Amino acid sequence: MKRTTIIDIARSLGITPSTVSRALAGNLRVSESTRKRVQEKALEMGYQPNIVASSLRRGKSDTIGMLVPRINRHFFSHVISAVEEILNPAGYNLLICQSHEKSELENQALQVLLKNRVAGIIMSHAMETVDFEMARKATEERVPVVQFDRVNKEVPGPRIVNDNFSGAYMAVKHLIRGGYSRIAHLTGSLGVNVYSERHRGYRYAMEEASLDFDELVFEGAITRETGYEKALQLVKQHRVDAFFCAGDFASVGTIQAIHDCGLRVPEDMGVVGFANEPFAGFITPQLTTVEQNAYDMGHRAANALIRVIGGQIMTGMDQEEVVPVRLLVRESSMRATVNNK
Amino acid sequence: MKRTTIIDIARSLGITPSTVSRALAGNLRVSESTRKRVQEKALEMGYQPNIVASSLRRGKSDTIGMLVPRINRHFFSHVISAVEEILNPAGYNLLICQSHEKSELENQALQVLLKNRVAGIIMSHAMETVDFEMARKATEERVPVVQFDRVNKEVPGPRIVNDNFSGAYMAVKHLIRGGYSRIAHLTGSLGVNVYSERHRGYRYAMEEASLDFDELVFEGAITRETGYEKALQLVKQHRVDAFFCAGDFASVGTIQAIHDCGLRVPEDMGVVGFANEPFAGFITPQLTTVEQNAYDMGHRAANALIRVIGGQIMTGMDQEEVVPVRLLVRESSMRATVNNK
DNA sequence: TTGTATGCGTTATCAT
DNA sequence: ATGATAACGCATACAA
Repeated sequence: MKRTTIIDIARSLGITPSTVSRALAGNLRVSESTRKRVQEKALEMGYQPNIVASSLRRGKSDTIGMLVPRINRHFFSHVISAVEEILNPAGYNLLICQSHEKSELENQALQVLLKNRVAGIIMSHAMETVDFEMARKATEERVPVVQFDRVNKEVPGPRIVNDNFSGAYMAVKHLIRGGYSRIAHLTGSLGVNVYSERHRGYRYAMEEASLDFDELVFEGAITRETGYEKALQLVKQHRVDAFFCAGDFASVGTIQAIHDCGLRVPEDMGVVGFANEPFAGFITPQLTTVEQNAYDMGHRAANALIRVIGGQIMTGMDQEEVVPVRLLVRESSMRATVNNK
Repeated sequence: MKRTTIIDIARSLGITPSTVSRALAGNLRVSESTRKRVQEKALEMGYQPNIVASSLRRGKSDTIGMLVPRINRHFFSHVISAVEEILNPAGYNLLICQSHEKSELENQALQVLLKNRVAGIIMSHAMETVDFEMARKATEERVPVVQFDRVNKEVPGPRIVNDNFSGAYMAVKHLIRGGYSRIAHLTGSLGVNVYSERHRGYRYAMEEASLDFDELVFEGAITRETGYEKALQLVKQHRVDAFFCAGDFASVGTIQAIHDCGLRVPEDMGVVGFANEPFAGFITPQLTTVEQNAYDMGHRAANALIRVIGGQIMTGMDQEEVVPVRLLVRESSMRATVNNK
């Protein structure tokens, strides 16, 4: 048995599909009475409008493409949730894809979204990505793209980023105030904006305090494992007395390495992370870290997209929105004897 | 400038759209040479097939609807990720909706998926939901529905559930072996299958050990806050010496309540949770809990849906797949003096 | 206020 | 191997 269409409704009411279409759309140029008859009939027949046909005809879609490295990462799943909070009430739905941090999959996903004729795209790039052609191409095909968190200026359109610079600056300054001075920075690829910005914040704070950091920055130490390895090495060499890790996972590895060397956190060594992963407040010692507001970011990204779709933003306009972050001071950086004001 | 269509390609090649369509579809009844010419031209013109038109014409869609209570819950985001792992390679994409644990939103989301003519639906019900008409209606409209985790038998089609009964049984038995006997059970609504099953496992273990539990089961104590409240009350009344909580969040609240009463976990009171939330291994004491395999569940759900779409399962067939769970024994239930074999 | 006619981009059927 | 034609379900310009 086929699904009921406006044609079925029209027939059973002795009117034409056009009238049914108008009635259902709430068009004013249809009499009150027929509108009611149509609505009742539609309900009675269990009519569900065919959005696919409607989209094709209208030449526009109600679905927004969302592309993230991984759905199941705390930060991203919260951004997605926040985006939905804005987009659903606005009549949009989300077609969600993952890149799994791979450029190739990112491009494939982008193609899928384009083929599905999404009304717009909200995305965060894979770590790996250095070629942003596909995303730019999307904008050239009139599909607005909003980037968040991991963004690139080569792609036109709004960018929503965390205040990575300030977060890192606050973190490192906090360590310095705590009396730490040989502060290592474990981070990911500096080709990625979030890490380069955090690195910039780190440098700024170190320079401001006239501290040396020439040999203390380490790319490729961003997972729990790589963080552990690098930290173990540094602690053994007695080269550092604190760590500013560009992510919380590396911080966990770092703390473990410090403990494995028989030293204490924060008494002997301070550790500050970035992201405030769910476990950050639970581990021992509780991790001082920079909190990112995923909800705020998601809301802003969604609203930015709605503005672009609504034509309220020049397409070529290069707009970057910075979401404030907070330093959450916990145990891993607080020496009891030091006054952290 | 409009997007290029097969008509554009046809024109620029001096052939008809039909041939282009066939060539692009890899149809064998088109000459090798024209196929190549078409493919090259398509690439050159930056052609992206219009899936919307294609879906309308073919009468079928490549998108699967996914409906979960909350995207940003660890368990669900991992199930989603696992579903994608199976569905993407099979040529499907995910349209994702959240119910936010509200029946009304669940029904709205279901409507949205139906209107979008998804090829199938994978869903887990909101806690609140007691009326499953809408989901059943979907199946009646020939949209196959696969339920996972929070399922209901009124909805035809495959159901993938965790082995909640066994998990609960193992958890409680483990507490009993550890020497605990007055074991309270904090849980959610017993109208939800996951909680009723865990309750059944709890009862079975208690009865087996001839332990009394008449006044020890408490619905509506499933969040950190409600768990804390109920546990505080019970501990103060000296009525229990252990807790089996139907969720990890309640366990955290429970542990906090026990500590606030000046007692120790596990020395004075044992606590076992359910779900193995990411923080479970990080908190102090580390939480003994039942691990759910979200990936396994997602894979099974996706495969089940593919089978139904492929017609490999009778529509009316009532099939339930049970995913095994594991008890992760950690500190919160291990009295040093007791041998837990 | 309602009907008529047309097209969105694609694919399937039939013919050549 | 290719072309001509129609149809998927809906929305709109135009006519009445």
